[in-house]
Amino acid sequence: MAKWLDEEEMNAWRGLVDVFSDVEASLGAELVETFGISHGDYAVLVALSEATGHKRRMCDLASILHLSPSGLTRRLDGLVKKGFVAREPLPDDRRVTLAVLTAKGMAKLEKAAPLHVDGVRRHLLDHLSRRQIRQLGAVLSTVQRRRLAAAEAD
Amino acid sequence: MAKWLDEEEMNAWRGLVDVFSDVEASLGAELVETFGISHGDYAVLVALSEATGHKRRMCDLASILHLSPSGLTRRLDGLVKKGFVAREPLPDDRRVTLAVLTAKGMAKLEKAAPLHVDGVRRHLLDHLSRRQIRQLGAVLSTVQRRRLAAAEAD
DNA sequence: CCAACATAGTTGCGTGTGCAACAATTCCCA
DNA sequence: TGGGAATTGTTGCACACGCAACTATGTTGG
Repeated sequence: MAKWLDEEEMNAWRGLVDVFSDVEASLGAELVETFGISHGDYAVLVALSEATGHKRRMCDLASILHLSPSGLTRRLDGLVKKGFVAREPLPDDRRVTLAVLTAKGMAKLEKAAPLHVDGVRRHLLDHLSRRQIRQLGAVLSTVQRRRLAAAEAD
Repeated sequence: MAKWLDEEEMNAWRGLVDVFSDVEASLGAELVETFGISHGDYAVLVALSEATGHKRRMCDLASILHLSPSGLTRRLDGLVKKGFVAREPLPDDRRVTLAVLTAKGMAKLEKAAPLHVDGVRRHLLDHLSRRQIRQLGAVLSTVQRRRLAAAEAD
């Protein structure tokens, strides 16, 4: 080990860091400016909208969003206060709290989602050919697959 | 606009988000566990080590690290307290404060850097063929180039 | 020359997040 | 069946960060 990164390797790594950071920052700023909703809040609404019944257990939600339990609790507090999400107990297992997307939250998401998709295009996809988009997806999928396999074989 | 992302586009975008987040988290955790230094602190040491004289103006450093002025002030406070960096006035322009890498900071960096490089390999590059690394770097460089051009033409 | 403006850095304050400790509930097996 | 272990969510605390306001210093146009 301890061998330095050559130019090609550095391009790949620095590129990943810089492109992600810049695009993420641009998208987040647009979301806040136009809809007054943070990228984090938006992610919660998306995760709930994709669930059956528009509801998820807190722990599942935390896992999906890569948030700690306490982080999710506070984030949900904010969304509940804004009326976009409600808490609901689960009779089957009284340890569990379900986060439920409200009609107001769904309406908000339906307005914000097109802007976000448009932003992903403007900030990332529009700069690439279809062939490059396929390459990027394929390479990153490979990393995900092999990282997952490596994690399971630990 | 408002057209949804197709599967290839979603693969590219979600892949970028997920791979970066996971790799970044793994690298940060390793750095903290093994050297007791945060990814953010490490970035400061790297940025200073790459400068002539191992010193940079605060505002330049903030720009390089994508940090706000106040964020950099506090981060530097921590590094100064640990003895890895020192503040130094610039006689030519007394508004300016220079951040200087100390010998202790340089020693720390020289120990941590091989681990970090090794981590980038283990978590990212080792999962890819040389051809894929080239593709990834090329695609991301294209995005950076064209985003820069778009920003200048605003 | 000097008055407005620009630049560099710091501080107060609010927000977002993780960790550790905790309470409530469920699971499991001896 | 009973008690320890695991799971789920919340709260106290600490830390990192950005924004706005401020001070200090430099620049520039009338």
